[in-house]
Amino acid sequence: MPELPEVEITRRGIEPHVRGQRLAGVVIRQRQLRWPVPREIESRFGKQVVECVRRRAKYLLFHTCSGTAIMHLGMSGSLRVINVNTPPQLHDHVDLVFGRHKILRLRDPRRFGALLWCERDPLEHPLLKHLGPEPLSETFNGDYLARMARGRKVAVKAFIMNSRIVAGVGNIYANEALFSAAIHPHRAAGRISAARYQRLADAIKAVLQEAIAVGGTTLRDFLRADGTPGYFRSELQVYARAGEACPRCGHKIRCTVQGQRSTHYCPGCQH
DNA sequence: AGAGGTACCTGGCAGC
DNA sequence: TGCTGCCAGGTACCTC
Repeated sequence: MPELPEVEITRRGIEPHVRGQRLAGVVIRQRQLRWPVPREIESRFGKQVVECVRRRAKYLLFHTCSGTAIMHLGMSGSLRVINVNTPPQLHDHVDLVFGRHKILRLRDPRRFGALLWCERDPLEHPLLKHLGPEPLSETFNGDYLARMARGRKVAVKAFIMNSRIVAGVGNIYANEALFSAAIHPHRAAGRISAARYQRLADAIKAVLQEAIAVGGTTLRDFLRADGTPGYFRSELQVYARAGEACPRCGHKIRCTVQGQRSTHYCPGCQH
């Protein structure tokens, strides 16, 4: 479910509720997520004060003075801030209990998410160590993309979805950014000019920023921490619009499958 | 090294 | 109504 904007929206939604708060415990109903939730989540993390919640790529980092809980929402994970008396529903796998009244509840039907404990610098954790730059940072730009793409034959869509190249660009926003930059998603990454990469980098930043500004994309079930949906769905230009007319040139939007992921583009104006 | 496929897991939906 | 098969927003890991 969540891409970078949805994870950032989640982070912003939960942080005011948990920053500076001491955990009164952690309840784990289902330990088998992508990897088993380690015991330290209860024995160590479950007693700490959460100093802040940061985001790196699509990972949420709950910083404490003795370590960091690393959370990933996978394809279907979501976090809600709720009252301690709210009964858990199916797929409500983990509760972070704060004080006497408040729970941060992780729901993840497909269990592709993760919750891990790290006592060293989390950015050096094997999962985070090799991530490319944050797309909204200054080190991510057209020059960087053009440099990394040199000689690569992989399709540009797979290239920008590679987390070692740039962190956190998922399927929806990859499709949208390529449309915005008028680049064909199947084009080989090494055969795109520096000028077009400048446009693509700008498009990735713009698409992500706009999505964050309106609360992310709610396709079927994404809700913010307060339970309200995001409104970027109505801004999508090509994703989930196969067969409709392209808003730029009027051609029919096409949907193909690329590396088992659906690719939406306009054959008229993306080249 | 780079590219491509597979695996993890469940729910929802289309089609029969 | 009920079954089957396919699809889904992610990404580590395997092989070629």
